[in-house]
Amino acid sequence: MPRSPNGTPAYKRIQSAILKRIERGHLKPGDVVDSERELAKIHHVSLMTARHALAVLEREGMVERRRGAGTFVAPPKIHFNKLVSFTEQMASRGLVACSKVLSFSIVNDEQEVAARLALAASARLIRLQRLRLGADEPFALETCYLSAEEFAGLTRASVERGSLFSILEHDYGIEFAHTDDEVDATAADTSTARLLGIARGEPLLRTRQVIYSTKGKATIYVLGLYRSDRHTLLIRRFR
Amino acid sequence: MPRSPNGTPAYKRIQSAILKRIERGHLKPGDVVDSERELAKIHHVSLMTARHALAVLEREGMVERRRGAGTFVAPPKIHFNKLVSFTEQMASRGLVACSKVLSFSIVNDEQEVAARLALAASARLIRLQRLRLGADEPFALETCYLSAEEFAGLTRASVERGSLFSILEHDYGIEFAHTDDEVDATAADTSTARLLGIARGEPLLRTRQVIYSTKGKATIYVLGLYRSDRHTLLIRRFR
DNA sequence: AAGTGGTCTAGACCACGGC
DNA sequence: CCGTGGTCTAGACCACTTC
Repeated sequence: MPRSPNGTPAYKRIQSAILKRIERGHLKPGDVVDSERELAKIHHVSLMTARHALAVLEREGMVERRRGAGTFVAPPKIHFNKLVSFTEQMASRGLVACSKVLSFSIVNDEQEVAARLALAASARLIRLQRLRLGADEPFALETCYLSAEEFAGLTRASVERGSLFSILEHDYGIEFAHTDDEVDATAADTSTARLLGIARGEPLLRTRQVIYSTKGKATIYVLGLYRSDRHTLLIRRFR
Repeated sequence: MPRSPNGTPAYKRIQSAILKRIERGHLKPGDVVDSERELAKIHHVSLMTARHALAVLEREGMVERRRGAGTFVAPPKIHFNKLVSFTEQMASRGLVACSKVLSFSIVNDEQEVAARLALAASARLIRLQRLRLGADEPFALETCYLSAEEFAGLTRASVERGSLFSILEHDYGIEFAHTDDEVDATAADTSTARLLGIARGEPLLRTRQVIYSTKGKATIYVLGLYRSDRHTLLIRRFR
């Protein structure tokens, strides 16, 4: 039986086969997955290869392995700590996401923000302020900062058309990797309160995000103010 | 060369050897780690075993592997999303942590909390309310709930002596795995404000934590109210 | 006892990186 | 080119779970 060094690795083919059966509903959470030895026979690979396929699936949270018992389909995971765009967030809740651009401008006196993006203190920055709406209710006020030099082609019209995330991904070829968030609470000032339709002094969840690309570059800084009656943050932390 | 099936697995011994060299400063971030083949020779194991040692270290973020180049010590990580006790938190900032027990009682009418701990609605719960102080300044108000049945031996005196976390770990043999947090903002009510030394209506960061043991059991429910001028939450989220 | 995952061997060839 | 990590073989024994 020949190997196929140039094609898809065998262990990935085995994974795909298992994932297909899960997706199609043939395998449900808790069901036993073929054992290492069975997979080795079925796919004509050695035990180590079948084993590797299962080990990676376990690391990815798709299956659970119990010594002496077997390998089982893992219960579907709630995704904590995932970097998801606003548009994706709302869609997953079955709500219509929309956002209103309040301002789009170039600033060059935001030293604090520039520093967070590892730019010169006087760097020109695009400042995009948006009101986020879910189910037609104001929900959050987000102010994004990006390098004006790097994203020179970005216009108010383009961000009004589509999600900022997808524009950066598709038009600028940026892949997002992770964000570092600083979260605290603050009280709404007069203008924020008016925009969000709440009383001045109401508590807000404030996030200061630095969003990094896969190249490790700090790409976007976002200051978010969330109505605490409409928004909670879910976090899973590990020991 | 005999194997040692009953002792520490070979791949773990190899890991320890590498980690020791990192801890002692013999290996610094960016330094090359012995290659798979070198490790195999040094520790008299097969290539697969040496490889497994490095693969696990990579998954844990201790080293980076680059095909064709080698294995390198990873830069020290900032630990985001780590489950850390209050005492540990303060110690890591070089501050003296202390906490004052405000009340220690048994309640049985907290249906919401009981549900979160997967207990009967009328279950008897230990309710422990503590004021957290850092550098002698009030900082947070935390209310913990635990099963009164499971932790029957727990007394006010014991939690006044030491960290709740370490009591549960050492005296009850519980290992903590992760927490699910719900975070939002709220305004301080009169009594909370007085305890925290702030004005009524000031914004607070509110967390509702369910802390799980390694056995997957919801063990503690914690309601936390943090002065937002003294506390921010750091989160790293991934794509 | 039978079957499972966990560890391990002693090799092999491939694809990639840096010189 | 040589050394690196990535994939893979065809077995082996151990520790554990389930029956």
